[in-house]
Amino acid sequence: MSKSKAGLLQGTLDMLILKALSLGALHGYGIGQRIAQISDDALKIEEGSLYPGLYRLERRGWIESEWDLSDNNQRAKFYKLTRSGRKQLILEEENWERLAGATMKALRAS
Amino acid sequence: MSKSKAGLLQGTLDMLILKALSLGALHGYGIGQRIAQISDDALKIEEGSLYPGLYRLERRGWIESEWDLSDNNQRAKFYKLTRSGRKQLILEEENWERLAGATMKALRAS
DNA sequence: TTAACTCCCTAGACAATCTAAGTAGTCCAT
DNA sequence: ATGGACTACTTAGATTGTCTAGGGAGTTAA
Repeated sequence: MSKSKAGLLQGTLDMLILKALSLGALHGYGIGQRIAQISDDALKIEEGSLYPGLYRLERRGWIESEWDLSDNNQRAKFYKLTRSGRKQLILEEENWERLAGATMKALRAS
Repeated sequence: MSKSKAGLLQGTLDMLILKALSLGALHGYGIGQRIAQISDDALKIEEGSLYPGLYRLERRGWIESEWDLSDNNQRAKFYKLTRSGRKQLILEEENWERLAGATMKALRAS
């Protein structure tokens, strides 16, 4: 289709980032890896999507960041969920499941 | 979320239109109704999304149109799938299921 | 020393969907 | 016969999400 190269369904990035962080604080680069990992390498996020996504979520108060050192002794910005981010994740999951379920139902109609 | 009002998951409109038409030729207005119907009223497509979507699909050769009269004796543009539209529907369904499946898997990770 | 990998940043393009507006015909109830 | 709900199509413009494509700099291992 027009978006044959898309590595993600549109509108799911924020939710996936929140989900990744719900499993523990991480730096940006690691979030991309974790999302790949928990999706069996099916979902790949480009850095040009990931970092702007992180700024967006932080601006909205759903995640917070702090500079620290990574495992490799490199500077890295670690993100963690805020309380409102946890709530947001739940909302997004519910909404996603509702719409994805309806879409699947539609695809099965005959 | 930012898209709390969204009636659709982004990127699914083309597929849903093709799916609706795979069940039989229809005019634009009816396509919106059929999509609502086969999704148990969970998916609502605004006309400002639907009609531009139809022009897009026609431009790409996946659907064809013809003016005719509706049940109510009103002029209406009837659309039907082309052969390449049928192929496209299959591709989009496969891609959607792959990505939606991966997303669901990610959401269930712990 | 060079390649592969870790880590971050940003500008600009593109595409999808929505809001909001308009036109016009039909049907039905009052 | 009037007004309102519904059918049916069209289009402009805004918003937003994700991507492409570049940049920089540090680390590790061959």
